[in-house]
Amino acid sequence: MSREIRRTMPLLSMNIVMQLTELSARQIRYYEEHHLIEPHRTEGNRRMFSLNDVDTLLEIKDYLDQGMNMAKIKKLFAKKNEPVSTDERDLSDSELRNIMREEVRQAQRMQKSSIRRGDLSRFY
Amino acid sequence: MSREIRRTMPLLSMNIVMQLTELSARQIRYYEEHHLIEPHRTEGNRRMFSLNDVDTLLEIKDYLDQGMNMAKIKKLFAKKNEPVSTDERDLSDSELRNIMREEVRQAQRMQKSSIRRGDLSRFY
DNA sequence: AATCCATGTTAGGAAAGCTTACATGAGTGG
DNA sequence: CCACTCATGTAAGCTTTCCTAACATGGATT
Repeated sequence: MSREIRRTMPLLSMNIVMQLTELSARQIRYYEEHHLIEPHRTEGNRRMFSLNDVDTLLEIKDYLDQGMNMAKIKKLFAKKNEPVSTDERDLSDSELRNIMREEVRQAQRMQKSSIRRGDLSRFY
Repeated sequence: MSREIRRTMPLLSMNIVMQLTELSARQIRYYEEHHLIEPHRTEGNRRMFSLNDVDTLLEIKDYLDQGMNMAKIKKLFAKKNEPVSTDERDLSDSELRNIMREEVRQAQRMQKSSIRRGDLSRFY
């Protein structure tokens, strides 16, 4: 859970994500256009990526290498992020919305605020 | 050991390090001037910090908050990075130089090259 | 042959980072 | 109390990085 926060912390700039993924800026932006990732933005509108985003990008790259097209990849991700199947789900839509809103807030807080001494060790 | 590489991977830009540490750019550059950190540079001369650097900065901040001055902090770090005491060391200077050179190369490679799918999981 | 898709490329502009230089307020020593 | 030093702030001028928008293109698909 707090692990989830870490993975969603927007730490990385375009530059470094290009290096980590070996994708071009154009590609990365294109995948964002298709809502496969949704990087944060700085006040100045620059994209900031999380480790989650990098992971997703690597996954996309794999799929494309395998000859899959965007449409299929989109569906794949849609499935993955699908709410739990109806029989095991017990949250109302509004509850779900609350949870997601909270997650977003948390990520934003992480983006802005500092971390305490020692917290860093979680990253490696 | 490969852990060491991870911690030294220059992933973070000024912006985000300022946020993570709550230090000003001026402060961070000043500490670099005093050789307490030595961030990598992009081709375009921008600083790129590792998690190790952030750790060090947080440590510096702690010491300053405790009323220590730069001179003392420098000595502290010098002590910490001192080569192993003479009795337990068995590497010649040239061997040591080789090792350090290799470490630098490795870090640089990490900076430039991509990572394989799955490698990311090491980060969180 | 006409389209579509994923990506390249280019242009123009804005944000973020760099160095250098000077300013300043809190301590410190003479 | 004056002169200094130290850690930091701030400003100017410049370069790099990133942004969006638009058009170009080569390989599939129809």
